[in-house]
Amino acid sequence: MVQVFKHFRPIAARTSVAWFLSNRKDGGVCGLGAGGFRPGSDEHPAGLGTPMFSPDEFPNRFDHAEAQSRIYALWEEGGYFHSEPDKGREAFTIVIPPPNVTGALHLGHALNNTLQDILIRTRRMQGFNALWMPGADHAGIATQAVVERRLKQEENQTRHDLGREKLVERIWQWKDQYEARIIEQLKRMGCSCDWERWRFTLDPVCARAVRHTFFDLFSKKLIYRGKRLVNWDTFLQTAVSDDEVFHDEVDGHFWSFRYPVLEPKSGEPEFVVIATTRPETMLGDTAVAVHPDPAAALDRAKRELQEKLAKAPGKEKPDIEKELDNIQERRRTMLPHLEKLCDMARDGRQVMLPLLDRPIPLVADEWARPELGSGCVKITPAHDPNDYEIGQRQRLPKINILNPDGTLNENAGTYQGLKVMEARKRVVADLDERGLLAGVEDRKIDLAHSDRSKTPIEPYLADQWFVKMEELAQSAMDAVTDGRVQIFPPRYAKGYVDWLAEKRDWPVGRQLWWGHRIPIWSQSCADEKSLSKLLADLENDPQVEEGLVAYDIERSDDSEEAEPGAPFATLRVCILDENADVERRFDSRGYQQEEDVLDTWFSSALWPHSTLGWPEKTPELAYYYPTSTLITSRDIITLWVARMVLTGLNNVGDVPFREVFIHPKILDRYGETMSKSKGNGVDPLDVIDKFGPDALRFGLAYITTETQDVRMTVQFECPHCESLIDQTKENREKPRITCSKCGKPFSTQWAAKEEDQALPRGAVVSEQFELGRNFCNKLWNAARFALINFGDYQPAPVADGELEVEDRWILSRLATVTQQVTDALNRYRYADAARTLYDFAWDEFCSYYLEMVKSRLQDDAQRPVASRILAYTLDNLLRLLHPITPFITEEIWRLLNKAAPQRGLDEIVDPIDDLIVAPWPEADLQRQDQEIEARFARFQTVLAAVREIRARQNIPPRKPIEFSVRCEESEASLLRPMAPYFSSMAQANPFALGPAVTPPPTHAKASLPGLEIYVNMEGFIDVAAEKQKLEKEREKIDKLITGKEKKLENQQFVEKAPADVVQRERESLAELKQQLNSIQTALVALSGKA
RNA sequence: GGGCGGCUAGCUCAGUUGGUUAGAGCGCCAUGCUCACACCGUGGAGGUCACAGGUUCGAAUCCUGUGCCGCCCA
Repeated sequence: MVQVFKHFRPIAARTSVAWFLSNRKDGGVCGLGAGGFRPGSDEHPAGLGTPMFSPDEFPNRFDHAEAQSRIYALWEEGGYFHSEPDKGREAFTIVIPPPNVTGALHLGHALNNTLQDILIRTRRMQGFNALWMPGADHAGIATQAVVERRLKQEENQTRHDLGREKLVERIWQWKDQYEARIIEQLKRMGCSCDWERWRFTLDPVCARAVRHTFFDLFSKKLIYRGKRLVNWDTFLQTAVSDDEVFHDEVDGHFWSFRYPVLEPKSGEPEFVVIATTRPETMLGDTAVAVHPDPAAALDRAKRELQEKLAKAPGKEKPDIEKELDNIQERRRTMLPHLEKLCDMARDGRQVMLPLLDRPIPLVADEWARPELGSGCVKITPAHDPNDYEIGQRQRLPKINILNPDGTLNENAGTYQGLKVMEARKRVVADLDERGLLAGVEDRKIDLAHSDRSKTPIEPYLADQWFVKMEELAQSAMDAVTDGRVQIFPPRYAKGYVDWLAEKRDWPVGRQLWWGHRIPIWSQSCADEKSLSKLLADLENDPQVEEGLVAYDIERSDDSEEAEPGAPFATLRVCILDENADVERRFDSRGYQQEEDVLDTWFSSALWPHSTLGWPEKTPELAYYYPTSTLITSRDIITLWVARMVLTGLNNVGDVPFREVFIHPKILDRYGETMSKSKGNGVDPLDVIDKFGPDALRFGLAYITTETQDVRMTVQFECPHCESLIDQTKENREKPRITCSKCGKPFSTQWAAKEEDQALPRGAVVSEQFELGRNFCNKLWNAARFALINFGDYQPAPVADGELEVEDRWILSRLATVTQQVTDALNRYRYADAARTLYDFAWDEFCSYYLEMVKSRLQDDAQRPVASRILAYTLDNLLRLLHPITPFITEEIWRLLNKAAPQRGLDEIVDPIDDLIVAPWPEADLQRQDQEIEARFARFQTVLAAVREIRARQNIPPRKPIEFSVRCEESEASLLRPMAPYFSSMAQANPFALGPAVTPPPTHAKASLPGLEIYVNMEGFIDVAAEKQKLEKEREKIDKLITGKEKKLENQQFVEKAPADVVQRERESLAELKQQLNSIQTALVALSGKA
């Protein structure tokens, strides 16, 4: 059922947007509306001493629940998601891989759509005319199956009870529900789709594209009808594609039967023995096969085994030897028999199919394996894919013994009407009774099941519609091999090309009611005369003349697969556009419309151009096609990506997209895919409720690396105490769970009993999103700090001379980070982008820059410049983060616009109201400063060493300490200006720096390459702690020295390694020796104090 | 059977062309509610980089093979 979301109210939220909207051009009334944060004053610049943002009023948490609908509405009302063709601007387009309306979106969709949104938001900010085309897929079989299953469960009715029209109506209702839910989910994730352009694969625009494509392929003779073995779902009574089949091992048997040889000559066997796991299929047998050259086949098997034996590890050898013995034995005992049978096959001899008493030929075919079983194999072309091939090869009849509902048909003789399993029992019993059962063994059988109905698949011979793939597939292969379509990561191109290279014809018909009905009307004729009459009608038909109707004749005499009793000819008419008049005219002439619908992929394959209005020559098609990028998951490369390329080339004459990015899959802790049926599915909305949309997005981007699928920890969240309970394979299937923290029970998705359903529901989430939430919190509070201190912010250009060390450092880092993030996003390296920003924001901007700027913000003289740099850096950081965490950055942006509206370094820029359309930052490479970064790194190292000494000596945090550093004068001059920061960040005062420094009598020390740090510990040193640390340090450095000495003693290394590497090693060794020396001295000194 | 990917700290994962002492988050230990943030700060412990060979002065990184896990295709 569709859930009502408590936070997302796009329309109702209108009032709470008032503050922002009214604030665009003028001051307006200040305040964020219901639940939102309201700054103290809207006047700016505020009088000194009346800060716009006071710490008391500024919440120290970002209320994502309150903000998300308000901010989303702001974007929508700004019209930022909408794109119109504009020849003056460059387009950037992505089409959503349409989620299907079978159910709600899961975490995999959340990942897919987050990545698309990050990309489209980045490009929008970069100035492209960005279009994200959204929509949904009707998923014919999946959706119909879900609705049918519910119909059965809730009303105990089948689709036939309801009828086609009623059932389709029900499915539309289902679709409406889930489509609405999907849209809500996407919106809550923050997706910036152009909602005005929403499409559905069954809507009139897409339907028209489907008909035009079908008509075109039909006219080009690329569509044909043929009998093929399909995966038949006897429950849903439709063919399902290979992709909709899963394999499961079940316990079964392997029966051996004797088939009597017809009129055996002397010396010939009276029986041939065959074996099967599906005895009932023998009713459809049309031959028994034996290998044409059993001796050669045995020799080959022997040779292969010998090769295997030579390479096999010891423990596998006995098994292989056993197999070899077996072959040897067979050669001796069975070969003559098999050769005899082979001769008989060549002689055209027959065996009698028991039970039905039908003579069937003995054939020689390489499919029979002399090294296995009896060496003979029964052939059932209509019910086994391999046998089908043999049937084609040997020109055997194909006898279908099944009805569509899985019962046996008239070809099964007395077994007609029985279900498969029943028939199986009876066939075995009857053969046994006749003494023809030669043996039974237990065996594990790999059985195909329909993913849709979860029932076993029957291979079934059915009439199907096919698209010829030869040329179409080749065109799609070429597009990738010549680089018109680029796939990232590139290794996926191989699978794509290999799959297409098989050029297997595409079966496009489905025996369903939900979908695009195949636009074919057909009529069979009994003889040449009636055919001529129908043809004459067609030739005179105005629609045919105009090219709006195409037709095709199938004559039974030129069809290889014609069955006895087939009509003389069949005339098929394809009608281009949906047109009731034309259709009625053909109806009245005795034509019948095809019942089947098209495979869903047929319509989704057209998605990139059908959504843009094809076959109309729309401005959209001209402007946005080919689209820029498709972002999808790898399981869909063949089914969808490949077919989109070939239909795009066929219909529009160009590829559908320039680039394809394949992202990882989301798995649970056990490496299993998430799914509702396992109970391990995480609902993005649960994650959003708990952690917020930005945390969801950031968390997903953070783990999107190139090769690694993502293992998500999965937890239940206790609705009583909010603690997280790890999901296990055991508890994930339970209807109720007792919280291990608070002891109270809660329900899960499985709750069926009333008492369970009455319990509060535990959400299924993943603690891995804490990373994103914590990051957002950090960002929020960093911004809070800045804003609180912007009380008297005055914009002005900043001259280089006004910059402090930390300013130059952060600007240098910002330039590099801007470059790295831009580059990472260009190359679909989402994790790199997220990690770079995380590290920069947290470890550099917060941990260092903010800490260092604190004291300057307290100082009236220094505040103006410090504020300007701070505002500028925050501004850039928000822009860079916006595509990944759009909500929180938009919120902070608007607050920043109030507190420090005009920002910039060289030039002051007027504020952009909405971050979503703020220009993407350009890396200011002039600001990169290696010297400053090196100095800063030195400062950080010393600071860390001092802090470590504080910690190991257990010095109370507030207690100030003094330290000195012995180092080169050049180092000292770098560190000297940093003195105030040692004091503010480590309560430590450097009282002496330079080469002449001597350690105080009692000290704790840290020894770094080129630096000796002494903390004065007069009167309170912990000798034991100090000794322990130094001993450990000595051990470590000892090891390093040994390693390096060895390396440098190695003549080869010194000669062959690059000079700079050798030099570096030498210097490093010298420094290490010095460190060791100093540590030893210190240890000697300490031993006197113990 | 063929192809692709993975195996790095207790857990989830980074590690771009081989080159100083292999990193992060969570968890753990210690400590601190210092006026942005306890969804936090500071410090610490924790790794034979799956295994075996090889190439190289030098391998988590390149090559070969093995094992286990996953996915795709037969």
